[in-house]
Amino acid sequence: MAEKKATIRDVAKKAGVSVASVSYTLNGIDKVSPETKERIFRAIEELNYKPSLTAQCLSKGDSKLIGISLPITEKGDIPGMLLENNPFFGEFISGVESVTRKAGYDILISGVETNEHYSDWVMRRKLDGIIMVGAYPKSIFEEIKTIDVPIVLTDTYEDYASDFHRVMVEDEKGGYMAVKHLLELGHRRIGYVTGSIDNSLVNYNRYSGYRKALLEAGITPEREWFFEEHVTFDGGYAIAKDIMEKQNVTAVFVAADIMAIGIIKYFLERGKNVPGDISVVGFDDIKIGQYMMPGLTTIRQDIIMKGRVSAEMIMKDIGLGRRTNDSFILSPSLVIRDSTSAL
Amino acid sequence: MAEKKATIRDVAKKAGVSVASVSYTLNGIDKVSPETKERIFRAIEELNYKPSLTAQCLSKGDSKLIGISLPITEKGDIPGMLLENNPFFGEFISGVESVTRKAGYDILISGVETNEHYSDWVMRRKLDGIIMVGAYPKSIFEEIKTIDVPIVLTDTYEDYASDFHRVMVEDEKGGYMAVKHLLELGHRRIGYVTGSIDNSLVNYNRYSGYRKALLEAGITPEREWFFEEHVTFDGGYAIAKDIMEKQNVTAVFVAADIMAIGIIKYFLERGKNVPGDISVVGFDDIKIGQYMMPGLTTIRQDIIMKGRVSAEMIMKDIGLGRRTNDSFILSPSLVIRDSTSAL
DNA sequence: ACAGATAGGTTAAGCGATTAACCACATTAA
DNA sequence: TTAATGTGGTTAATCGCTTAACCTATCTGT
Repeated sequence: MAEKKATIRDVAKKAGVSVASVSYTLNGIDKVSPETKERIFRAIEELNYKPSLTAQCLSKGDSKLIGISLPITEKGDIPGMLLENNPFFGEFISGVESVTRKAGYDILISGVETNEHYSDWVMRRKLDGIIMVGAYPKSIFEEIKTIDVPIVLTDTYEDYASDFHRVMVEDEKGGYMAVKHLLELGHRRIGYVTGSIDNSLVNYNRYSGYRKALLEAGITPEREWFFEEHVTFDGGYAIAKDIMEKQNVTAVFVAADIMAIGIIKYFLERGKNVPGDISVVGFDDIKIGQYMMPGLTTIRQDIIMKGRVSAEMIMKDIGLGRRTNDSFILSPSLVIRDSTSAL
Repeated sequence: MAEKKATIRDVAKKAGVSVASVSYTLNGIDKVSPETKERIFRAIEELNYKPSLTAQCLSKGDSKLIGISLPITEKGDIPGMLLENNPFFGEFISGVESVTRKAGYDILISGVETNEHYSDWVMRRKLDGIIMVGAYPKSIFEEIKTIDVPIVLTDTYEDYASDFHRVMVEDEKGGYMAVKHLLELGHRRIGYVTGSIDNSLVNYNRYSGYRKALLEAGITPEREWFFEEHVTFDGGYAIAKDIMEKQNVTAVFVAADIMAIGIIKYFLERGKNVPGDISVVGFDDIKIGQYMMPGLTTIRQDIIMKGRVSAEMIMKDIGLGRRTNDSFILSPSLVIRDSTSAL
């Protein structure tokens, strides 16, 4: 099994120079003559030497590691990351990875439990940046504010988030577009289905768009048109029972595709027709949406792009050597498929 | 912003002891009196000291990092990880994370490009273990064999994989069950849809099961019943055209749910009925399958469990201090939903 | 009463890099 | 001629922790 990994010392010895010279040539610092460089490179080649990232991290202070944190599912026997329940996260991560990888960074995925000290993780690992996906309790932000590391928050509107990079989508506009679409199809009694609206302004803003469109059409949204559940397939499926029983909406705007899919399932399974008996428009445009039957009409956000932009913001700060705080706001677009129809 | 992070030296000074004493108490080595321990803990508390994992890695030699590598999508403008195309991976990772997290390990996600040196990554990061999901070219295995680190391979039958931990599912049995089910429903001309069969014995073994069931029923599988495409929604959707045009099968066993979903979409979209016009049974039981309409009949493997077991194998080796090679073979089960029916 | 064990600590040498400071020699400028 | 500058290198401290080796004082058994 593996010969001992070569260290910079081995290289230096083999090339007959000091470790400093090896380090300088490796870091492109012009302090070494071409001939010596040549010898050093040959030694490196022969020993198959690769510098230890750990050692570099310790001496340079940067780990080449970007952390991505995902919310943990709040319920269930074995708590897992939301990654397990919503394809959204996989797509997002894939976007991040595509840019970090070619910049030489690796990504660390972690679920965040609200009771653990998030900043400890960041500091102990000396992460070069962190991307926090989704909503977290305020205390977490108080905590990370004190860490001197680039941070991007996705989908976080709360005021205390303005110290960080943010990438989001025009949620209100998205909600507005969704409902506008439904109104144009002749729907009047339109429901809003969402995850918790308390700890997520995202859901609230989508609601605002929903409300605005309704109001413009001279309709006052009623309390009974509002449905709240977990943002999972199961959550959508569960809340669909309510929706069906109450029978007071002809269409719903659902704040997440994944819930929308659960809802549709429930209806179809009970012999109802979608969009015949209920029109539904989702939000996100996760890949699966277009492969459903009916194809899911939804408000699209470019998830991969969201990941890429997040990663690029981190890279920018790393280049700058300090934390900045940009906002990148994606434009949503309406993708009309087959889960909505005229009343 | 952040006060400088406290080091073990600061703690030692504050507690009035040597750094060694601090280190010993922290590592539970019984060499420090209760009173001194008390002082040290108080200093730690006051300084909010957390040991640097980087430094620990350098001196102890283990990084508390587990790498998970995923195949990169072979096509597309912006290459991303398969994570982006198949919910399977998110579920798997979630399973891994649930055990590694409580063991104090973080996971590193990386796409693997065939042209890069995989072992370099592992060694430079000093990973404590790696989990390779899916199929890779043989050269990669030659390479990792020389690394002295726990390794688990999922879904890899090839002979050179026997040096490593493996976790898989009884693929042949799964294929057999799928086809048996179809046969019982009266189907005779049954197709097999798969990703590349060349570089994946998984797909081949599922095929064997398929073939075996057919042969037992006195049916010889024909060349035209075999369909090969990318393992993505799009791949399934694309190959469905062939299937529909040829019109020589009444049912298909599809080696991955994700392709099955694409196929169903294509048929339904063209006014065909599923399972009326074609019965389809998938493989995996990704979560979305049960929320489709029709619900996807499939061969279930417990993906989360697969992730958990993989992680536990790594943990076992780490505990042992050496690489071992177990095999864990999950039993598949048939989940009958609505995408199959009697002929 | 004395050797040997034990309890409780300290010192200092790594782990594998980076980098400021220093040095010797050859050029160049005044 | 002499001081300043540049070239190509080396030495050694440092990053933050672990741990073998060493030390001293007290305790134990005979």
